[in-house]
Amino acid sequence: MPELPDVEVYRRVLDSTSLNRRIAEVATYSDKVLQETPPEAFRARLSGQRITSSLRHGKYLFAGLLSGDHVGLHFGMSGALAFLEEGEEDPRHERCALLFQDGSRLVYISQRQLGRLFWIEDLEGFTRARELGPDALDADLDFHSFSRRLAARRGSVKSALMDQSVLAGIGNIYSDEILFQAKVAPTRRVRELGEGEVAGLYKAVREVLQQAIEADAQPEAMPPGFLLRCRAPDGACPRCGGSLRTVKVGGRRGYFCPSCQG
DNA sequence: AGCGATGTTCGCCG
DNA sequence: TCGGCGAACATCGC
Repeated sequence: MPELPDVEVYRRVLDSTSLNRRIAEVATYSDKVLQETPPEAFRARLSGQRITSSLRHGKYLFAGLLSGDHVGLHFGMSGALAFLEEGEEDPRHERCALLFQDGSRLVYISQRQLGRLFWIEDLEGFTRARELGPDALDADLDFHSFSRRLAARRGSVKSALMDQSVLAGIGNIYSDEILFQAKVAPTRRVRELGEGEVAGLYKAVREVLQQAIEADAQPEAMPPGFLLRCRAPDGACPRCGGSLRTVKVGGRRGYFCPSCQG
């Protein structure tokens, strides 16, 4: 379930389990998720290394190594990261594993193989090449720069929120949530939003993502007023109880409440 | 059996 | 040039 909050949870998993440990060996089970680096090279560069830092930018997780290089993890639509102790069973769709000396391992899972692992020597060049905008929770992203970045887009506000070059980290689920909390319909054009609405969106971006992280990105643990807990074809609005509607925006299905979101 | 799914990229079209 | 759209990727579950 990898949008910004999910990836932040994975970052914390990596941080609390794998930091400063020596990678004894690397197992790769899918050339597909490694398509940019030959598997032998990937294994060789990582073996014997130590993870010294973790960093998240939007939906990307980066593990900093002692050498100064980074491993980049992107989870696609169905990826996950898990730390397993020795003897714990391999999960399904395990595509790569960092094996530590005590038999524990950090496992990269990607069911549909839409996720990717990257070997990165120039982190800044990597994010530049992908045209990633600032992280949606970047402390330096003030309201002024948020509205300026948003205003550069002409299409629907949902597409703009999901555009990783505008802000990095928001996908289909959380763009719906942000729009719901800000009471803005997904199909509204960015150009026609009032200043108060843009301010509401800015606030909602912060609050929604922050609260989702606090809930460990688990829908059941999120506030009862969250739309994503009701995100189903027959779902009811958590605020007014009315029926939710869906609409196709930017090729994705968005859920919204037609009476709460003007 | 068919369709859609938390993402990204590409080609086509207006 | 921009944006919208559909397809493709691979797999699972409804």
